[in-house]
Amino acid sequence: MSKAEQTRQFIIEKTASLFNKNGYAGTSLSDITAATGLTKGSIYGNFKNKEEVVIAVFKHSSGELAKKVDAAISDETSAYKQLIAFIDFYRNNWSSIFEKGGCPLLNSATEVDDALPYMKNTVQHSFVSWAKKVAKIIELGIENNEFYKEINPNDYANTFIMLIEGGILLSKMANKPDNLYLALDRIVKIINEEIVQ
Amino acid sequence: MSKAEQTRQFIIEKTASLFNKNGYAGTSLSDITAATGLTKGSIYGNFKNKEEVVIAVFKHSSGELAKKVDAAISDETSAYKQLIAFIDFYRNNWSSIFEKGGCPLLNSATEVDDALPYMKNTVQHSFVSWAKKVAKIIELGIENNEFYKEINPNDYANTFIMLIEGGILLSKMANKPDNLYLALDRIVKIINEEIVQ
DNA sequence: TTTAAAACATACCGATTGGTATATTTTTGA
DNA sequence: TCAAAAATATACCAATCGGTATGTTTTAAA
Repeated sequence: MSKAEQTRQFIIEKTASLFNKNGYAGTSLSDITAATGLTKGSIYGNFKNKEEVVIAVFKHSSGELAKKVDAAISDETSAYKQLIAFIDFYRNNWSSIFEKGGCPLLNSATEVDDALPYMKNTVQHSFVSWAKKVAKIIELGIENNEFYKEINPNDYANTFIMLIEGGILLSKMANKPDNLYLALDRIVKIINEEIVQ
Repeated sequence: MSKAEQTRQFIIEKTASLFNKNGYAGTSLSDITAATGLTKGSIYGNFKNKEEVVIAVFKHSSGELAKKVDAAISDETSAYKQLIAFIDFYRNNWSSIFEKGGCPLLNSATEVDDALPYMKNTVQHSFVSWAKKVAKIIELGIENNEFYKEINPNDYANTFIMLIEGGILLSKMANKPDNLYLALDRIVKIINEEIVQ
């Protein structure tokens, strides 16, 4: 990794929670130089403009989250266990997610949809990828005869994501995980009663 | 209503969708003067500062939404019909909500939680009021022997809100109501299978 | 070890930010 | 109708915004 690539990564990492907490419009370049200890010259030597930092940081944040979810799932063999591991990831990691400002997809989606057109496609794509990943686990379960073959994997994947994001939203506002747990319990109930044969 | 109160209201109404679409940090005072046709002097003659505009606009936006929901419910007599009317409100009005930038509670919550401490309590309170309102309908249903008396009204109220907000989030990103409909159908399923006797 | 190139810092730019003092207009009650 | 008060406009403020030209330092390959 070249020096420039190192610095780029360093800027992205130091800026990630800044953007996630204060938003893109709410984070200035001065905030970025303060958080990194670097100067504007250095930031603009590695990024064309603020937009490019925003996009890079979002891709990093959403990518890191996806990696961690994958890691939590990868050990499991059956589709059922993978789904439960997916749910348990949020049960076990909500506090570290909250400390970093919450779910970057949720936060970015609300800021981006009407205000930052250059980001909308990127965030949209993240949600689609996420849904596809969950749907694939369900499809695997159908192939393995773990799950009913009549169910719609995509619908269930999206239902789970809506419950998780809704749960994060309410729990973050209340400063306690109760509602997120309620959402996760609901997902488990759905898995057991409607998906698992 | 005095002239000042009229102007105050005028500013709030003209600024509401601006804030809801571009966020509080993303909306400048120039944006406000442009949207209202007024000058800074007039804005600051009616509001102490930008914070006060932000708070007033949020209270207006969330209040208007609450009023419309109440109106949709008020005609119904049974608790069951009230719940269905509540769900149908979103089924019928998603497009006008989306046009105004989406759910102001959702949008404000994500921007506010870490960045705008002076707003957090206000938004928190809105979510609590919302949950209480839905919970009260369920409590009414229990009293009327429409609903099972063993259920937890607050848990179901929060589950519905999480699904609605998650649905709005995903549907807004995808520019189509499919996932919101999926969430609403899920709520109806829960009502029919777990709440109604 | 030298040297060219890459990376970073300094110092600046015009535009815009939220906000205010003061002047002018419009309300409003007598 | 008139004058005091309230509301709105004008013109300004320092600070900060995103961004850049240019200088200095550091890196890395020869």
